[in-house]
Amino acid sequence: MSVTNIDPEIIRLLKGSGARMTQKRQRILEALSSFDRPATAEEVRERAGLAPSDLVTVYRNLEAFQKVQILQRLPLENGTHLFELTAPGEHYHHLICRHCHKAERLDVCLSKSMEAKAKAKGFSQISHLLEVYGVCEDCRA
Amino acid sequence: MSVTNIDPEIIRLLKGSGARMTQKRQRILEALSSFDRPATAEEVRERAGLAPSDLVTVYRNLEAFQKVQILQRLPLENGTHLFELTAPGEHYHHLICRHCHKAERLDVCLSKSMEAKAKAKGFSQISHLLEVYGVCEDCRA
DNA sequence: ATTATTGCAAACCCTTTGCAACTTA
DNA sequence: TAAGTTGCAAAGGGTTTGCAATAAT
Repeated sequence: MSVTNIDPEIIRLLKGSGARMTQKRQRILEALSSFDRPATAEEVRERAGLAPSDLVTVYRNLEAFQKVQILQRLPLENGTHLFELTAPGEHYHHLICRHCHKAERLDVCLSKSMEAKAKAKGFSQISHLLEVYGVCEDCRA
Repeated sequence: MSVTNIDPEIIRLLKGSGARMTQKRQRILEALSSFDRPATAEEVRERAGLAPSDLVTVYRNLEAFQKVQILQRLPLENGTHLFELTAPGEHYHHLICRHCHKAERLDVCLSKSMEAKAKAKGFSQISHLLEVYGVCEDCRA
């Protein structure tokens, strides 16, 4: 029950940032890692076994996770977001189904070329977004 | 005053979709085309010389423009959006300053390879998002 | 003890919607 | 006159914030 399947490195990073390991935080982490696709905040809350009113806590934790770069936030076309645990410092790009949010990672990434180009133009604190959206076979009307 | 600098093709497309050319719509189009960068809905409203309460009208028009594919909506990292007129049916990718929204178009686009890959995986109605964010030289602290 | 986290409640803010009045074609 | 558009006012809905109570180190 209290045994976690969370990557120790993730726990180390969180503690290193001054964070404490609460039961809810642990549950949220476990919930996140149990998904095989990026999930909404609400889905995370539910899978973590938290009450609806705990959605705030979920958001606060997601923010904390993002700060230590173990979580990625993906924008959907409707203005909402999906969240996904990442290897520390990594980020991914996806092919995402607009309906069921099933997603698979794409093996493309522009980090190098893009960041170089952006830096050459005087930009700093560079990040980028690359996502492909569609409707998957199962969700096709 | 009533002379518009709007691409006739755009007007043709709008009319073809059943839209009517009202004064406000025209002003919104002109405002959009006057920007040298993607703009927020609020910025469009202001530049169009519309009252704050007309922001609704701006949004409704932006939606109409998007439908005929002469406008692109770009998500920012904070959950809001920028809007930009496009050549009919086209779309662009950008290097955008998080602070001033200054943007330049990137000469990369994944349409072909990505859409092919996505189709091969059974996806339909494919679209994609590719934006690079940073802080430009002028906005650097 | 000290500092982080949670709980509750409410605010935020961009964006959307309903419906009646008003234009455009 | 028929259909699209605007005005007004309000709701939506994901996300954030303030502050006191609580839990972790």
